[in-house]
Amino acid sequence: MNETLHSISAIERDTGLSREVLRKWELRYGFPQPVRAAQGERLYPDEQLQRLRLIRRLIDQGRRPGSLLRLDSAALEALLAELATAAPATLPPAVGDEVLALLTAHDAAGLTVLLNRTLTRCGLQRFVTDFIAPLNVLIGEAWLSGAIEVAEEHLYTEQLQNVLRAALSGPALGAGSPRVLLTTFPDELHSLGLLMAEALLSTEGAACTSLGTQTPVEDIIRLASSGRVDIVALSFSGAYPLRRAVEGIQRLRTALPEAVALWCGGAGLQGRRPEIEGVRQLDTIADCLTALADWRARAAED
Amino acid sequence: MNETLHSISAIERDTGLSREVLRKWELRYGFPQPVRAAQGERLYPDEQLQRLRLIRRLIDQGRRPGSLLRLDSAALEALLAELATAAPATLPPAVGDEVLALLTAHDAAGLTVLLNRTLTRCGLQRFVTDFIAPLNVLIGEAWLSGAIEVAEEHLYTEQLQNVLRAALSGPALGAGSPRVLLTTFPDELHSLGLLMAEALLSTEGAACTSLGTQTPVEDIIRLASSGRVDIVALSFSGAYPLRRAVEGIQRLRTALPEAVALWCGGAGLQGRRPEIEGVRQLDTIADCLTALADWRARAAED
DNA sequence: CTTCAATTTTGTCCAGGACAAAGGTGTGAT
DNA sequence: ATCACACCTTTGTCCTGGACAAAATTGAAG
Repeated sequence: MNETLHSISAIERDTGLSREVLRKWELRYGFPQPVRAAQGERLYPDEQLQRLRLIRRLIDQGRRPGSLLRLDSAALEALLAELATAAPATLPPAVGDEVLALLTAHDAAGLTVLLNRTLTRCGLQRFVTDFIAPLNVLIGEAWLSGAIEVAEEHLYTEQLQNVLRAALSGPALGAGSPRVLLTTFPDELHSLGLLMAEALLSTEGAACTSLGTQTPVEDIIRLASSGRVDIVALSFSGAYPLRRAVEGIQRLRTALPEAVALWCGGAGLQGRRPEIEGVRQLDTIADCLTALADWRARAAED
Repeated sequence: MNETLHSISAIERDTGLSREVLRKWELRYGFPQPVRAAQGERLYPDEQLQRLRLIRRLIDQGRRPGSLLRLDSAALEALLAELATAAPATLPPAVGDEVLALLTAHDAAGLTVLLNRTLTRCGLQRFVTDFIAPLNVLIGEAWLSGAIEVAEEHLYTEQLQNVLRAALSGPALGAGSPRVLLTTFPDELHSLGLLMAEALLSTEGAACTSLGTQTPVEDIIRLASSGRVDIVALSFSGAYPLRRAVEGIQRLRTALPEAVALWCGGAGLQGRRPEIEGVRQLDTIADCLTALADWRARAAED
């Protein structure tokens, strides 16, 4: 199950640590200590990948490799906990300003660099929950206040899509269970929420299939009833009328097989809580992860 | 001024060729042949960087390194020219059937694998012009004839976007000139054409900025008039009313600075040729490349 | 003309050594 | 005590040269 092994290039891509650094660390500090394939190629178990991600984050916090690499997992977790309490998951204002400055300067390349740097620095999950989620709010506010135009918002969306989709196309991300179908109702054009959910769920091993926006409810039902879907996830932006959302969700819920879970999230439902029987509401993007954990716990019972 | 020398990491970043490949080529084929710094570090002159870029492009076209690396710059340029005039290819029916089969089976993962395999096999340019372009037509026909549903078309679009955007986020793709702004008018939702154009133009070194779909004409004008854009490229799907397209294009053309080129393409304009003064029409997606070559030729005159 | 096996090409991986830039430490002067 | 400067340590990058597997090409047989 978690027997998956990663080549050194996979580790390089996932952690941002170059092959050469990985080899030197192994030589100098004895970690990571991958198993070897037939011809001596390094194969890193998941556990070591996780620990390397952790180390990477701590290094980015200003700590030095030499000390971190001699610690065991427990000590690293302790450091991480300390770090988590220090960082209250909100966006440093300077970062928000930097993004807005890049947008008003129409510097697409600069924005991509910033996004990618942040992604490799804090990992896909944190990137989505702690960076993109608050950033989206900021962008929305900036647009409302007239600080940026539609075009700049588009620019942001576009670059972010590039970065997220590239991250998603990594190797064997989300090849497991459950199988999640993501989409929006017709008239709902915003796809970023779907992409963020797909990213989060994929890192946790869910097999995501996104249909993008605007799928007719009949089509959703047909696909979800084929027996190859465990969860249907819908996203509603703030502009989507609550009444129409509730109506569609109810129709979908009754038409779907009972075994198929239905999750709904997005700004269009946030705050107001329709509470429909048999529908899981996701208040924040991070709720995807708890919902997934709950689904797995329940699935394990049966 | 052109005495600038580049370290091996700079070359890796600019060309996407790994250090290891660069060293092996030097060993095996005698090119590139960098000068050496005090401690033997490789330092590549600009000229070799240029030639490496060219080689990289030709490899992406499906040619093999062994033959290319033994050629001199003149022969390489000749190949590049020949490449621009290459015959338009059509899709083998078996491949189309395979794609349709995957779609009706809702096998997103299988489709992604197929797309990625084709991409790596024939390179980004050929992938777009010879594979995706005819495939899009096929998908469109399949939908019209009822062979596939909206959901399956969405599935196709989504997977293709993942693959194309991942390919685009490669290293230093499109960091040069000209600077192209890509988008669609409001009411135009189809983004695939933009993405394909962005992919093609980027491989040829254009600095593309896509705003995605539905940008207000005023915003396009504002951005394009900032002096940081050389070309504005618009896409119109078959569903877009011709009259509205022409109207918008004319308005845009008069409002844009004369120095900014305006390119328009997509099924919405194909066949009918409004022929607007000062507007370049792209009949096929591959026309992006010839238009780019023309633009560069004209730019070189001044 | 197709099919399958042999061969060549090509990218990736390995080990172990060297070195410079960045980070830390100690000493003396203000 | 604080600052500047010389010194040591840590750390990432670069080097050479060899091995091998996957992909592409070629050639032989059906």
